[in-house]
Amino acid sequence: MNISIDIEKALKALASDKRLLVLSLLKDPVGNFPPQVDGDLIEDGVCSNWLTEKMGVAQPTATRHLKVLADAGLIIPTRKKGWVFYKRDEAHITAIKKLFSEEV
Amino acid sequence: MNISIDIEKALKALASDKRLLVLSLLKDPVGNFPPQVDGDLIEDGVCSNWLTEKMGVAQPTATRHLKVLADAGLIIPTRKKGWVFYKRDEAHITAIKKLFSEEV
DNA sequence: TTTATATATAGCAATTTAGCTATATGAATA
DNA sequence: TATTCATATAGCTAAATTGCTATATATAAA
Repeated sequence: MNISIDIEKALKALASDKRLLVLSLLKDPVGNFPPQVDGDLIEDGVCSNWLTEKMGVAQPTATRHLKVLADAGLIIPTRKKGWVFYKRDEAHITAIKKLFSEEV
Repeated sequence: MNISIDIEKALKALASDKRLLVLSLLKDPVGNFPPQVDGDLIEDGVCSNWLTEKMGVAQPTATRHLKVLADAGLIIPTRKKGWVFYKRDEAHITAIKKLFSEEV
């Protein structure tokens, strides 16, 4: 198995309005964000600049929020042409939901 | 409806090893705790003293952890003969799990 | 009513988190 | 290779969280 789950880490990552917003927006990239040229909204994810803008924080603060989500296995970063795109890690999120249902 | 759910508040309450431990232990009060005289383990819940001991923190610290869980609708306190007993609020927990599944 | 005891609150210190600005890194292009 | 521009890191402050001890409150029993 290559998915290892730390439920406490996931919950700490989720316990933030900014990060919950990011996960929510990433559920519908096409509906929530403008078209991109260098990365496919679905395949690669959403450019960190758009996410930073939606969060309403400075760039380094946004970077850290995104790192927390990525470290908890909730989103997947993809580097492409100098930008970083983020999409939900649905497999891991599903596993977390299952564990949450069972263990809490 | 008398159940109102704040998913962010619930996640913040859950994002703690001590509080996750309490919720976990309360799943099986009879298996995890000794018999009580003044409050029924199932009907009323577990005496805060036992929970304090399991958490391994001082009494006021435990009180605050339990308050965080109660404020988030995860546990229900019952006062009886000078003690406070806590049990899981299964209805609310179920609602939180549903919302978690849908919104995250 | 007084006393004893469980729980809650006050208040403090240490740690963690979240925000910022300034700057370093690193990859794409000229 | 040099430049440019997006992202990452460093380093700081403010706020929130967690732990403690001391003390207040409140309930049960004497």
